[in-house]
Order: sequence, then structure tokens, then C-alpha cells
Amino acid sequence: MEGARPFAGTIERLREVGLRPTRQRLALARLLFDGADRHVTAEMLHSEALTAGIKVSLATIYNTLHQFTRAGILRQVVVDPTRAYFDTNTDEHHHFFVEASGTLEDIPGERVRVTDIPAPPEGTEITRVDVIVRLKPRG
Amino acid sequence: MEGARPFAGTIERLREVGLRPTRQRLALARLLFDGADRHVTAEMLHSEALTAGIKVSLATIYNTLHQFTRAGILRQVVVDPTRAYFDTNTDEHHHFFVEASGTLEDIPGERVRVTDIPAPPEGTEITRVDVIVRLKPRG
DNA sequence: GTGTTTGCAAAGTGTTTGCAATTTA
DNA sequence: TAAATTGCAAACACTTTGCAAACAC
Repeated sequence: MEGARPFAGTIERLREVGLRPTRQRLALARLLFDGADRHVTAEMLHSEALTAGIKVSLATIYNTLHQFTRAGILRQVVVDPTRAYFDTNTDEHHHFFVEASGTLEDIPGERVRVTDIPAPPEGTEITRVDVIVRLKPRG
Repeated sequence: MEGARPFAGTIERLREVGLRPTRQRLALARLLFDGADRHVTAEMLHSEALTAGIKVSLATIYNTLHQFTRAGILRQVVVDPTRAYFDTNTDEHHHFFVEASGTLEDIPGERVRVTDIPAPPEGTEITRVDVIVRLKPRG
């Protein structure tokens, strides 16, 4: 017999962040977190789920992505004004983005260094520094 | 009498970048480029134009913003997945962004330094490096 | 005059919402 | 059973497009 409680870790993880481990959330969490870090849009995750035989509505995909983001197990990446990308890597890191193809790729966090950021405007504080290295196919 | 050819510079500038200096383009260019650098959305520029008594449709605002961007006299800034911001400052520089209020502000280019960017993926080259310093009101 | 630009209204995207039916605990 | 979650369809916000009328040269 194969592993007895294959989803136990995922279930616990969802519980830990205060989300009921429903069938949909479990299935989506498995797609997102089993394996390497990934970057997905709602549409991508939806069709992937359908292909995998998971019955989920697009509305639930959006809800889930936002719930996961609020819970801190996903992070939103703003690179394209028309699409919202979500990143399963929530550590500090930055991105390569190929505008032509919509391809998003991590740059490991330790490599890029941002220095000499001036003090933020009065009454505000820094929540995050995002570096986006925009790329084009070499002609 | 006040300045005799107040728009002459703007007319020339549009001609230089290959755009006919139509009434609408001229008026929008004046709103955008007379004065300090600014960050606008289509909606902001549209209502500003109407307030200033300039009759322009929203469709023309969008067309014009994109034409100006293609012509290199505007630059698009991606910070918010729901809104497209345009920046009249086309020099190399980065941004402060207050998510709560949608406020976008330049960081002078020379101050921020980004180092140790790894080589981009095979077959691509860097077009631009964007740094977005996200802020929140200090509670 | 000829080609460009404009404005309208309609169509398109991607995303969010209201609410009844379902599921979880 | 009580509270949370889901799915659908309708509503949304922002942006783009098609095409006839208006304009620049």
C-alpha cells in the first residue's frame, strides 16, 4: 500500500493558517505546493485543476488564491497590468519577467542587493521592496 | 501681451516623435508636461482634461497615452494589477508606492543601486530593471 | 483631397460579488 | 445544527476595437 496519509501535511498546514481543509482547498494546495516553486495566474490554476479532474469554479480559484495570500502561504507578484500572478515562494526574492511571453521566474533572494534606498515619505514605512528585471527575447 | 507662441515647444516635440499635433494631443501634452513630473492613470487624465475644459473621449486618452509611450515621452509603471499608471519621467529611476492610497512617487534614479543581478536566462536580454518600494501608512 | 485622428458605443478581459445550495465540524 | 464554503451567473472596472464623421496637412 502506498503512503497512508498522503495529505496529512497539507491538511495540517491549512489548519495552521486558519483555513478549513475543504476538498477544493486541499486539491489546489497540492497542485501549488507539491513540487517546485511556481508562478500561477487564476486562469492557469483553474485549467490545471480541471485537467487534473478537480471540479472547482473559477470563483473559488480566486477566493482560494486570495485566502492563501492573506494566510501568507502565497504571495502576489505585480508585473503585468492585465494579469495577477501568484508565487508559491514567499521568501524574500525578486523576479525575471519576459513581457513577450508572460514568463515569470524567480531570482534567488540573496543574489540581488538593493542599496541606498532613501527614507520613505513622512508617515509611511516600507513593507516590501520588489525588483523586476524585465527581459526580451534576444533578437 | 503674454507669450506669443505658448505651445510652440509642445508642437515641435510632438512632430519630432512623429505625432500630428492635434488639438487633443496638444492639450494632453500640456497637461502632462507643463510643470513637474507626474504619474497619471487614464481616468485621472480624462477627468483633469474635462475639468480644464478640454473635450476628449476616454478612448482618445488611452490612445494618446499609448502613442506617447511608444514615442518614448511617457513610460508605463506597473505597480497595481488594476490600474495602469503613466510616468512623465522617462529617465532611469524607481518608485515608492503606497498601496493603501494608490500614491506613486519617484525615487531619483541615482540614489537606488541594484547590484548582483545574475545573468538573464539563455536567449534573453535585460530591457529594464524596476524597483518598487511598497509602503504603508505608519500605524 | 488624402490619410490621420477622433469619439462613440459595443465588445473584451480579468476579477469580484450576491445568494442559494452544499459541506465541514 | 450552526457556521463556513462553494458555484453559478450577474455585475464590475478597466481597456480595446470598429467604424463613420471630423480634422490636419
